[in-house]
Amino acid sequence: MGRRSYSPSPPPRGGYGRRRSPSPRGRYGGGGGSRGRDLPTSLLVRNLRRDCRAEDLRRPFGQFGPLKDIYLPRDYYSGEPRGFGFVQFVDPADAAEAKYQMDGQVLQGRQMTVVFAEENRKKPDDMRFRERRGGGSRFSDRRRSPPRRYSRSPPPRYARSPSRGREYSPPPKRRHYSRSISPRDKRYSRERSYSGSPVRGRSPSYDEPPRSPSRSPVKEGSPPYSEPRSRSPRSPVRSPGRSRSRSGEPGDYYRDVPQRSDGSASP
DNA sequence: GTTGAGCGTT
Repeated sequence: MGRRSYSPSPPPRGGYGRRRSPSPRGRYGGGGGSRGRDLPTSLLVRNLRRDCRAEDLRRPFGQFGPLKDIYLPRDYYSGEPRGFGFVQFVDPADAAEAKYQMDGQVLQGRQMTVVFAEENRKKPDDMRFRERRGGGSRFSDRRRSPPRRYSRSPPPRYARSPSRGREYSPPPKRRHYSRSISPRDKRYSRERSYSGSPVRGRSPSYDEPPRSPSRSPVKEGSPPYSEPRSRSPRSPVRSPGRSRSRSGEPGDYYRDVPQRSDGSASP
């Protein structure tokens, strides 16, 4: 609680000692929130545990000041945490303090590295583009064949957190935002749910929503991208009249009727 | 207007 007097020592935007990103940009893209400001408010916390949650970061980081957001990126396809996260403060001074204090600290048995976020937030579109050209930029794990073109419909988050695909720390919703943050501040951001899915009265607890009773026949363990494309775009709806008389039409495409008998008939 | 597939993951 004791807010230590933080000396107004603005972090040298040239680098807080060590900058491992020789990006020609050399500019803090605003860290998300600054946007024009010189002082970044977003911190990149590296070397997090795989099972580290936003809540785990909120507490230690929240003591330096009100947090605006915490985000733990996860692999889009595998859904695994990537081991780092973003902590965005409301006040850049708090961010600087937090970075100074937390950098090198051990969280959950891991020494995390806290630096200022640099690049701007990445949009899904950019992400896709990057994957495409980046090629094996991630790992050389080509086995994970990237979904070249999945028209739309994002890959199912493979049974993980059906509620929210990403890890986001819902702050303790107080009855009234007396202090700390004013409600008028953009309606307190989007503390509800980014999915756009109206969580009607669904408390943001960790309780898991009941899965749809009608489960898809797809294997759960199967990766999302293993979805076999439709064999043939045969429309489910067909002429209501009479189907093609299959008296003796050998070349008909519908040979699915006679299921393979013992593996004898196989062209 | 935003952005939840956010860079610095082995």
